[in-house]
Amino acid sequence: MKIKKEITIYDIAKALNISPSTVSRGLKNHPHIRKETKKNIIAKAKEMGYQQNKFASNLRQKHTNTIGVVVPKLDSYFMATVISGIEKITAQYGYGLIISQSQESWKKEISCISTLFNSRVDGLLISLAFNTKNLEHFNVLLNKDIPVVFFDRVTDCDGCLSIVIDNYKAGYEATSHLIEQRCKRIVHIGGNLLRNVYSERFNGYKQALADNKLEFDQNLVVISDMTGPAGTDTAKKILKMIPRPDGIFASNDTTAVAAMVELERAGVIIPDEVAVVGFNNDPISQVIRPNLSTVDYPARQIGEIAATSLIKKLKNSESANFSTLILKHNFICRQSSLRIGKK
Amino acid sequence: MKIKKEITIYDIAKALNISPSTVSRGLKNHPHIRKETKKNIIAKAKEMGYQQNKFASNLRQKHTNTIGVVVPKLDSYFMATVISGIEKITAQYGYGLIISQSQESWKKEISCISTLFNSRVDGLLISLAFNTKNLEHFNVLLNKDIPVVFFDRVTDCDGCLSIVIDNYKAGYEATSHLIEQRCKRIVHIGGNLLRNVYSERFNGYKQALADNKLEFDQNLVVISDMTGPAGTDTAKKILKMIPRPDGIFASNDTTAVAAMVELERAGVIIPDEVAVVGFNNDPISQVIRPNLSTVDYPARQIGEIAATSLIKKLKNSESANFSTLILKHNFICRQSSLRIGKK
DNA sequence: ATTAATAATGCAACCGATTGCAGAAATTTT
DNA sequence: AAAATTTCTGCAATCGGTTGCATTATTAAT
Repeated sequence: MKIKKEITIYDIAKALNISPSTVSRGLKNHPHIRKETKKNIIAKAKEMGYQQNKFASNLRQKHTNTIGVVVPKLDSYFMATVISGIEKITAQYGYGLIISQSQESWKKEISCISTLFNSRVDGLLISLAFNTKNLEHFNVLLNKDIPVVFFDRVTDCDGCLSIVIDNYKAGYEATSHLIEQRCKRIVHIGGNLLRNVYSERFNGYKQALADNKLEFDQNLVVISDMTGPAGTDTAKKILKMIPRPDGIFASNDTTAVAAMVELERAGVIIPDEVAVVGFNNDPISQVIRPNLSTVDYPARQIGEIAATSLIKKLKNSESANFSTLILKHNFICRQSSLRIGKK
Repeated sequence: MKIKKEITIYDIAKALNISPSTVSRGLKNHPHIRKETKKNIIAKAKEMGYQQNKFASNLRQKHTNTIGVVVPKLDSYFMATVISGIEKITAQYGYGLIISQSQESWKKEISCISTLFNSRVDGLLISLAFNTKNLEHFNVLLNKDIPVVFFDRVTDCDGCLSIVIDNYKAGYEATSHLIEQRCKRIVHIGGNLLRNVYSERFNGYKQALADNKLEFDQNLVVISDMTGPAGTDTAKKILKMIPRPDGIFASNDTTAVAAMVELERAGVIIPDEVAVVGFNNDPISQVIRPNLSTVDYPARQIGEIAATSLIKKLKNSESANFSTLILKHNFICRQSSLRIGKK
């Protein structure tokens, strides 16, 4: 028979002829237990192959050492990197991670959170779906003082933390750069404006236009789902526009790259005819020719900081001396947008 | 005070003036409970905002409805896609997912598995780290009949399932294709040969050479960590080789692309001087110019099937009518390797 | 040596849902 | 109407670790 009986603290207690409570305390290094006794307990536990039963422990202690994560999509370089950062930290502190995807859907996000809540996660890390319109689904967590940390796609929420970059500034910089490169008609490809990342970048774009006396033209704004095909479609639209736009600021590299590919297919020369700037600094941006100018988004760091902040909140339930943490981003100028002073 | 007392079946029982066991049964639709009673119970539970306490339930039932996942690295397009596929299925069946990374290290893999075991996952999905040399760390799971499903980086393991593609054949096809394109000196960039994916692709490469009467040359084989920098380094080596190789078969797109970028930087024309084939069909392969020939690896499908198989095993503990499932791959010929019959 | 103070350990009641079995209630059969 | 079934409910033990409080062993103080 393969299945051996589960070893419990009772078995250890019996073997050592002491009480289960002493074993329990000994195992977790309780100060009231004599060093010698502890040593015996630990030795015996190892010898017998003891494994703590977390259910029993959790049932009593009311926490799970588990953190829930909800992301819109798992399969982007950006998110995978964020999660990698999160995992690094949580693993360090002995927390498990339960990861789920909202698939960019408000409805699915609600169900993810409900599931995580039922799994009794100690805290939540989340980046919002495209079309999430209110935060009612967070109330179950908040009512129980389960801390929530937002990252990337954040929102105002009492008592919650947000980890972001200055998207407004980044959008402003990217657009200003295109303007410096003498672009006059700049297309903006953005995502759902409900989300801070897209609305702020868009606002930065508008402000940069205004500050440079360029007229804002709603026809040059494309709101999309920010996938590759969306970039391709936008490129097709651009090809039909008269007069043709001479710059693109896309809110991620995926769409920017797809648009570039489509434009080049049509014979458009980048950056001379159309200059392009993306967002995120995905590896792909350094591969495409010409290399894509973009905004470096510190994905791994976002993940690490979000996780660290959450754990800090978990440890000393009263901390939260800040509500928003803004990380530094970095505009990276490459060939896709550089047409002045080119060698 | 925010924190409300937890509602338990005892509270519901009291409110309805029945016993907790009836409530428990009513809630899970036990056939012995009268319809009317059930209705009352469910209504009351909803009214009072009852949430099942999974610990208590798990403690009793000995399973967690949680599946553990160990991958070498989270932040590759391939893995993120696999995981996305896994998540889709597990979410459908109401399983939670605990994800961890081995960081390509055998040691870390051992610790991941131990952690997951302690979290009492019901089953495990894993893709092995580079340097894992034996499977002893799986014994804790296997001894308890906790099912394990390997995907991508698999191994022989009694009672376990493996989900893979035919890496040998894929390697053979890729290499044959290069030979058809009149390559005579083909470099192979592979990973640690302990892993099936790399050793089989390598064997396919060798066999293709042999079948075409090309001499195998150990100097043309580079075993690396399959990261971008490894591709760059390999390209540098290639540039120094005399006579210069005229083909590259890389075991992933990341190294292939990095190598291409480096070669082009040095003025080498692809595919005319060096033809390149990668592996995985990452999005990047369709962006780089010339487009990268590669092997389409059905990542999402691998994830979905791995998860489905595991859940099936979990449901009817006796099933496993197969030990290995080989999915179809697909060689995709693009411009990076096409130099015959070019338009 | 006796008492006071401190350090270790044990007792027993939890945490909340599950379940085998006994017993009650409702229904059918004789 | 009594007996035999069938359908529902409830009792109480169980899962395994935790923890407040009581108790005992040990050391320090008087």
